[in-house]
Amino acid sequence: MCGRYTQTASPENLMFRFGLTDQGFTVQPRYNLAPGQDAPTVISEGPRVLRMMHWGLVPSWAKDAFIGNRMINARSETITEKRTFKALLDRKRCLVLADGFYEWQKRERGKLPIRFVLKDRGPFAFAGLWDSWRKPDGSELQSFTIITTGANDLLRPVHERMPVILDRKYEEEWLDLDLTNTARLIPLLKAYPSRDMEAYCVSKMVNSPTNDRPECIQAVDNFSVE
DNA sequence: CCAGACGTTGTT
DNA sequence: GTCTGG
DNA sequence: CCAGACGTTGTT
DNA sequence: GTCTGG
Repeated sequence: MCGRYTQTASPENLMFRFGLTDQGFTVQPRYNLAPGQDAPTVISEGPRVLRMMHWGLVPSWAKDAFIGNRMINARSETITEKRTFKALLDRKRCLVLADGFYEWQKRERGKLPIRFVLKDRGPFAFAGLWDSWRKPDGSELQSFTIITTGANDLLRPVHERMPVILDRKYEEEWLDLDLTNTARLIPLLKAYPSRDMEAYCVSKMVNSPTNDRPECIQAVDNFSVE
């Protein structure tokens, strides 16, 4: 699954990497991004635009926002069967911008946090779905969920599931609202290849979501990831 | 037809 | 144990 | 995901 | 809103 991640790339870097056309947005580097917080996403409105959205999907029909606590992920295997997600697959797809994510491995001594990144250390996009919910005060809450799949070889010793990182060449297709045959999108939701990823142990400082500092992504000496 | 759910993960 | 908040 | 709270009444 | 269960 995916319950914590990082997005440390600069706005300039993100504009270049994701072909954004909007100017002047601000994105703070995030070393410990947790559910319930606002995070940068990209959607297509013809041109691609950056949108800050709330992590934890609150569907349009929700009576209150609490459901978002339990909707931080969506299983790719059942995404066309589950009411809530199926409805969003047509026109509510987004890229969730990131450059790493954390998983906790259970050891005898407790849980050990591990950061996963691409070997090139560059930004990437999780496959996401989003929706808009009307708050009691009339304003709109835009929120998203991150799609998950079975773990690849690198993840498997740590955790059975992992977030879907879109192959770069499929990002355009994922955002394309003119694409009407959404069945074509399902094959894109695969585990990213292990050979293009790396993992390293980090400090337990990352356990608390209140710690959002560069030290969170520093490698620590520990037993090797196995 | 209406009522009620709508989700994931991990753990038991 | 379970839920909320971050 | 993890951390931290989880409750009422009455009084100050 | 949309689907499932009764």
